[in-house]
Amino acid sequence: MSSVTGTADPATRRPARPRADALRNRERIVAAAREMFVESGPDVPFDEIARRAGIGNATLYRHFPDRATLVREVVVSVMSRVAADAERLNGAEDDPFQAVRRFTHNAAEERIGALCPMLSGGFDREHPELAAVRDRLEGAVRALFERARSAGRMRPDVEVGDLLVALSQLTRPLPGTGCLDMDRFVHRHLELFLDGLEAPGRSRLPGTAATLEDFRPRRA
Amino acid sequence: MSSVTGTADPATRRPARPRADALRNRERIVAAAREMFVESGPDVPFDEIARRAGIGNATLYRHFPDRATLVREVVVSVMSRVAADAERLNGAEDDPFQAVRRFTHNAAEERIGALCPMLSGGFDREHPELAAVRDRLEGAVRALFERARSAGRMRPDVEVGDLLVALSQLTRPLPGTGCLDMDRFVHRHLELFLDGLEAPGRSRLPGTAATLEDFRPRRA
Amino acid sequence: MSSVTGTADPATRRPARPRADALRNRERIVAAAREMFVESGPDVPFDEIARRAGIGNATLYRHFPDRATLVREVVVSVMSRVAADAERLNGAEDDPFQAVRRFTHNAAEERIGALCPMLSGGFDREHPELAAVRDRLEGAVRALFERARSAGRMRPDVEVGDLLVALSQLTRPLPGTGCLDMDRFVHRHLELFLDGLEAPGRSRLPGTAATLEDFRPRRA
Amino acid sequence: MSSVTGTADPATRRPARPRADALRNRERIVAAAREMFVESGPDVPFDEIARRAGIGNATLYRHFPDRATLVREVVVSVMSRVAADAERLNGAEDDPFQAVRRFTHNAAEERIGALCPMLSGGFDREHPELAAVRDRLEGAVRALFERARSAGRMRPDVEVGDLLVALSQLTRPLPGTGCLDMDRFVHRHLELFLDGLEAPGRSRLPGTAATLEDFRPRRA
DNA sequence: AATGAATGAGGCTTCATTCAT
DNA sequence: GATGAATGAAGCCTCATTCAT
Repeated sequence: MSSVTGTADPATRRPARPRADALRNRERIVAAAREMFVESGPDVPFDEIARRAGIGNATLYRHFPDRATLVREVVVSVMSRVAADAERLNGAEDDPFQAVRRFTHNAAEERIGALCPMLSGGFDREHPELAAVRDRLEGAVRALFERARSAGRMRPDVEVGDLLVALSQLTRPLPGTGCLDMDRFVHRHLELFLDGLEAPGRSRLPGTAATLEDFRPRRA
Repeated sequence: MSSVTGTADPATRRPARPRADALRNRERIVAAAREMFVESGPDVPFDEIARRAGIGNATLYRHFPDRATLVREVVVSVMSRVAADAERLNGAEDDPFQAVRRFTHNAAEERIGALCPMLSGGFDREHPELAAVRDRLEGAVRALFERARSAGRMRPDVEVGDLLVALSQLTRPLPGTGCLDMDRFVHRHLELFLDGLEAPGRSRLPGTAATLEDFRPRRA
Repeated sequence: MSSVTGTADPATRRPARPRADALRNRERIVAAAREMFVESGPDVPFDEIARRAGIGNATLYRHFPDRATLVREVVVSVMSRVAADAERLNGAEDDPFQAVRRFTHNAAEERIGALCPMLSGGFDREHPELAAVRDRLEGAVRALFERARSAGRMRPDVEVGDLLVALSQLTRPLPGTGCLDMDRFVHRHLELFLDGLEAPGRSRLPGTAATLEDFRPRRA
Repeated sequence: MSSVTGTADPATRRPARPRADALRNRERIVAAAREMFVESGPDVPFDEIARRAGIGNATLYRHFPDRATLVREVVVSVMSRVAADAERLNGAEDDPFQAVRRFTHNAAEERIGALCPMLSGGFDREHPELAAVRDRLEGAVRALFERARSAGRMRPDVEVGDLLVALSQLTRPLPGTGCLDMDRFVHRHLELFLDGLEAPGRSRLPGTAATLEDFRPRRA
């Protein structure tokens, strides 16, 4: 009886199996949080997230003891989907630069730029779970990148991080609208940027190539 | 009687000439506000802005009765400088596309993207003062744009607004860092985007050309 | 499941039954607020009311989201008691004018005049709850009045509202004392006024008879 | 030259003669203060009084170093007028009770009840200037009273203070209206009260006779 | 496990009062 | 003497977080 109700296993002190309703609640919370973060920024009151999720506020705290934890869960879930798509494209797309294009526009649809405002404040960028998904994403995109470079389709002085940083910036919600007008600007401007990425024989770019390290905390 | 500085006009009850120290304070406030908005986002406590400016909090309220007014003043002052630079370049630069490049990188140095997060909330995008400087900026940049287009140096399917929107997005402060690492990314990514803008003979872009209208409140 | 106390109705998200401690707090707040309004006027700091009630300030806001709501609750509770007393006297007192006297002095003990200063400001005099108790009070006092009039004990040129307005005025807290010295003035002056009400064969009064409408917002 | 500009007499250190504009300002301030106290209660911001008077706020402080001083000046000026009227009626009116009636209605027109809310807070009820005008008023009204009593027109168990307290209460501004509707209620209710005062052969009143002492600070 | 209630810290804003011109 | 500007203390209100049911 104890194994189905979610009580702790006396040996490990970890729940043998989470209760079904708890799991459902957890998912509802993450979904609601993502929506509200995108719509209203990273400062939405916790109580509002709870209300949108249809649960009490204390339940939210049971699942996510602080704001940083909830934010991290949302970020990880989005980055996971983006990484999975990059991995899929690595095997599925013949044209190497076209794979990069596909990845970029797909990631835009995941509203990856909307995550940026969440990463401020007390957010721990070195949390293991986050580091893991970042590495996974980096690996997948790097593979796409190198395939295009080997085919001579990628300007030689750009790097993986350049794409990811610019992608984040260009998909950030426009102020006042509350959301990004994907159809009018985002794909359009990403396309312009990709054209610049591909452009062969251009003079060297200023600055240093961005890398995924740049998502790490700043150094002096 | 009328020549004494600081005398009030009895009819309007407004000072004939603002006091010197009040003017100095006002400028200090705007400068401090701009710094703190860029560093810490649009929600910095009013009291902190006052402390940074070296004045009491109530003095800040005397000059700017609400947050929207202060934000507007900061926005207008930045946009004015950017517009002035565009006008200057219209007469000063020989190579038409090079003028567009110059404008873009100069505007980046003014951290124009840092203004974006301020424009949310109760901000009135139709305030006359703001509309005026927006029109002025639009005119100046459009002139730069058309000169480059006439010279056959500008991809035909892009518009003024495309540049301004992308410029705003690519110069937004990166999360967590508090400021944008201009030397590493911004100029680099702007350059990539500009290469895309110039790129001749490209296929048509998705979406519609952005215009400065897109800074207006969204329509249904 | 449905029988458990405190369970929320999933449809309405409102508690099926309010918690016992919350109810106790609510009552404490209303009592404390009434005391402080009477003692210190309608502008007493919210935090002081909370302290007097022995709760945190935010708890007060949970129960009464703004000052007007709290004031209304206090007013309604006092008017309800006064109305109930008038209804009781309608059946209990033999001498018709004596019933009016009893009502008047009882209402004075409820410090009805102390409510007056609360009714200013953002107070909504047309709120349904307030209108309901006003109508109830009007009905009960009018019955008392008419009984006295039918018995030839009431001066013919006075009306219900005259009594209520004068009652309110004569029981207002005297300035500086913080409270009305009931034993010294109030009952004494009410008695004088009642003598004037009863006085037969007097000449017509100036002005128009006051009615309960006069508690409504003023008209042009 | 020094005597006309308002500079101090070196011997007494008191201004030889106040400047004409200073006097005019002082009067404007008292008039504006009275209006605003009546209209908006005793808590009107000092700056608003200054604006209504058409002067700067610091000028107001020069004339009245704190709120209590300004309030006292207003109170004294009203009470002086009322006292003067009582003195005038002592010699001018033949019918002794009619003189009391006249005094009462005249005092109502001076909105004496509107002063009540001012007397709270830090107001010093023992200030010499206030005590003087209070004594003067008391004397004048007592004379009116005794004349009526001697003529057998005044109920024997009432006192001067009863009239003054009730007069203050019945002329207080009604809540929400911002001002008292003199024509509808005040004179009417005063008349009822006066009828009660005159009413002969009534039973003894409850309580003790009020006296002007009751305007003094409360005793334990 | 889930919930509604309670709480105190902190930002916002006003205003009496003082200061500099 | 008169003025507009400056100031800090205090009230209002929200919200992240904890508690009791």
